[in-house]
Amino acid sequence: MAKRGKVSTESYKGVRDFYPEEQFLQRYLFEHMERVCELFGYEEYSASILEPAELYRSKTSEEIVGEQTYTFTDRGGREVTLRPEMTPTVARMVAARIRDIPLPARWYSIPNVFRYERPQKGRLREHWQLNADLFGAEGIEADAEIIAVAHGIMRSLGAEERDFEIRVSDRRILDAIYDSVGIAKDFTAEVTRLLDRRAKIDDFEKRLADLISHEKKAAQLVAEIERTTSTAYLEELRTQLEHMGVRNMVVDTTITRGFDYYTGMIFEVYDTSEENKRSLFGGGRYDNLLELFGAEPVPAVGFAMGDVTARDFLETHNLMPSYTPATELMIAVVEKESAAHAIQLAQSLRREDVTVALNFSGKRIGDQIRQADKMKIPFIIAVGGKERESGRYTIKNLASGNEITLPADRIAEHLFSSLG
RNA sequence: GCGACCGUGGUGUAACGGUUAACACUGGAGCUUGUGGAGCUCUCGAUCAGGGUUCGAUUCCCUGCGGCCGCCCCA
Repeated sequence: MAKRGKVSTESYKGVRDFYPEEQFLQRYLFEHMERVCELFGYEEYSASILEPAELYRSKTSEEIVGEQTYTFTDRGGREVTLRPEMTPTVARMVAARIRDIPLPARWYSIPNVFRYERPQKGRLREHWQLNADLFGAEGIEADAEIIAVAHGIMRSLGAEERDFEIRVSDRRILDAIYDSVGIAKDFTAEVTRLLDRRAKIDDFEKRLADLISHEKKAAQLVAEIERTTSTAYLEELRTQLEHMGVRNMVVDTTITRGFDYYTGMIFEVYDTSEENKRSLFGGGRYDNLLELFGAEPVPAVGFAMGDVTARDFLETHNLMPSYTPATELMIAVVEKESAAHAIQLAQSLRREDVTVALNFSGKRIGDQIRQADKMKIPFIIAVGGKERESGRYTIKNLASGNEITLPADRIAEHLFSSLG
């Protein structure tokens, strides 16, 4: 390699490297998400991280595409964006084949998405998020199901119902209030966004009044929102969820969700712990989004759950799984002459579905054991002259120090029964 | 995009503007040629980058880069 200045070992700003222990956790999260989605009949889909920039221009403002996304021009002069979220992509995919897809369709994916923003805790430039969506069903059952999926994932990650809370509201409440108070359609999106940040803003009422330039209406609006504590729909939703074993839903009409495209039920999952009291993820119903692609209206409801906040949640609640490598067994080669025999043993165990790492480093057995232990490999077998002659192998359990000596054809069976 | 704080081996820390940048852990080698976690010995390894002030900068100043936090924005 040509000698140049040293290349930095740091990863790109705002993105992460996943070393084996971190990748283990990533896979743990993904496998639980996948499993629960599939238990509810959701099918996995995927798509490229590259999208035409136009996909996001049509839905949001020009500024957001330019400043908050990774957008560039390719060699053919096309404007390309690294997807900042998955919903437009999945809406595009469903719209493209709307005549062929049997509805209702249940789809999920765990894509990485990119945002060009200043990184801070819980917000990086790249993260992964589960997207689960249900297309072509508009009933309350669909709303309840999507919440039950979210709930099921939290439970499968080890969370108790008291550890989190599902706050639910309905965009139609806001729409009705805007209507009755008389907020012009041009302002509703901005008012909603302001309401979303309400808890964080000191001079909320003043800013609201400024925005709609009408003090009386602002006060009336706030009063209406505070007066509306629930609706028949939300109460029925709660009942349905309780029948499904979901008992930590609360109605909270102050939640709004930032996006404009929601049209009905919206929800946010909150961490209830003191240290990490915040919104973990959320979703809702968006019945009009597919019309963007000229498709007939398709009702849709879904949610997105990010890996960064999920990790924070597991840490806060002591739910982190301990690292276990995929490798079940290390075979230590005692001396050169035994290498061929060890390789054959490894191959025959692999045929029996045992994951085996062969250590042909030539180091002392003690060092090989220490290395296996450091790598958290649960078992080790040393192969040397004794084993070659006897055909019997001593399996050492690194955690307990226990040993058992068996012939080759009984090793796999022993490992599987010990590993459970 | 704006603001605060921070930046010393792989990790965690130390060094009034003044010797050869210290210590612990980790890594490597050995004491120990077939069985680990201990101990001892040896050893590799750092001042984020560039500029400025100064006889002298890890230390002070500026710019950039990075981290973290808040704002903006929000899946």
